[in-house]
Amino acid sequence: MAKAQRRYHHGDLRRALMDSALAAVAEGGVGALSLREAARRAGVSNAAPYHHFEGVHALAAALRDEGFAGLDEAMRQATEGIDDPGARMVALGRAYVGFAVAHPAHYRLMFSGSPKDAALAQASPDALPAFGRMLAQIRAMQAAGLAPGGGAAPLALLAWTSVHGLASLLIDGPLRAGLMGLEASALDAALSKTLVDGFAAMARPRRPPAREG
Amino acid sequence: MAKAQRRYHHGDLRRALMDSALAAVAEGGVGALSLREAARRAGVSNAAPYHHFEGVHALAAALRDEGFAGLDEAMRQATEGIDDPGARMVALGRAYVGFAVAHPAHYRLMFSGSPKDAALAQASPDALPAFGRMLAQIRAMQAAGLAPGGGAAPLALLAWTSVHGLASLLIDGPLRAGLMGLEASALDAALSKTLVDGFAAMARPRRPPAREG
DNA sequence: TGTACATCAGTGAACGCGCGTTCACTGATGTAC
DNA sequence: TGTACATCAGTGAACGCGCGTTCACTGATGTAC
Repeated sequence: MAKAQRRYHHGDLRRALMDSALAAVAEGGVGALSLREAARRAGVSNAAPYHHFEGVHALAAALRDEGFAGLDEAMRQATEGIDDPGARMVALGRAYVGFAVAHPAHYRLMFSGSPKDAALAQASPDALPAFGRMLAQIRAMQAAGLAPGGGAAPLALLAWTSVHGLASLLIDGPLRAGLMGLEASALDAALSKTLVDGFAAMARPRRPPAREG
Repeated sequence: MAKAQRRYHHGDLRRALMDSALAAVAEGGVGALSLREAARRAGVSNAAPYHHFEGVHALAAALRDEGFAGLDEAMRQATEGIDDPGARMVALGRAYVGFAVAHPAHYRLMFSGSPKDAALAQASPDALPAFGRMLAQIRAMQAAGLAPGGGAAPLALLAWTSVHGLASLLIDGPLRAGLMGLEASALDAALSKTLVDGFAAMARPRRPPAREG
């Protein structure tokens, strides 16, 4: 009757191992990913995980897959019900950074390809859905006159690298403590707005720059 | 007389160990950093490195310091002799990405802070010179009417996160193989140009967006 | 409803590995005189 | 110029650790009849 009564069979050890591994990665970085540590945190023996994952690489792959799916879903949800193309773009960017900050372990694993790891090279195209959403949104902005015409790819690349860069710097880099006193949510709002303003400005017809004096 | 004659004393083992470590990180990612591996590649015994580094953390710190200094120097050189503020900004961005792609091991180490590693948290502010250069450049563009007035920080943040994001994606992420057939140098040129165009456009006086139909 | 049995999901011990680090040591170098 | 000696920069062996993985095993579960 006790709620967390320890049974011989765990119930959902696979899920528990994934959560344990994420906790380890959140605390210690990608290098802290290990089957033994996950088993330890889940309260099972060293060998137990092998009934759920072929090995440590399979665990990493499962977490990456989950991360990519979660990011895509977060971006989908964030734009739901928003019509204005500029507002949609801002929502997309904020959802991207928001996901990374809320799920740093997933995010680290998604983009932590050691060059040796061939499995990751294969998984990499999975990152493209996020880019694809941004590309589509750029096209929508172009159609609405909110982004300059021509190739959408450079603009989408700018958007993607911006949010990815901010996410990385917030999770692992010097922005962990904030920049000049700004919090993460203020930073991604400022960045997304600057992006959208920039695109909109580029879409307007050319005028000579305003000079003073 | 043979050029690479093996002597008992190495000559510059400290430098050799750093180069060996960088090669290991370039091949195997940050996780491949180890004193034993560096010693092995340099052709010395396990214990030899301890005459040059207090431990593996000291080696990592030395490489990070070298990386931050190299990045700063690359950005300084890239803008030397360029007067046009927009061109300077493009040069700054390209130098940043160019350094990262040319020195992926350094770059990885510079931004690979495992949360546990207190030493890195201290080193993090060292990243700020790059941001500082961009901030100063934004101000120069504002003075020249090539960027919108107001706070320079959001624009500099956009520039920094963009180039950092592109660098990360090129080194470890899905852009390793290029995006849509574009090479790294084409990508950073496109990104830097888009950034500068965007800033310039934002600096122009507002006009209603051009609509067709 | 009861029972034999197959299957599943754990255990615990063991293996070999690479790592960081320490130790007593020794060969090479350079300096005082 | 030669020699005694201090110091420096290596060696090789050893330690304990955590890791991935395998193995024979056993307790728990569920199903056929």
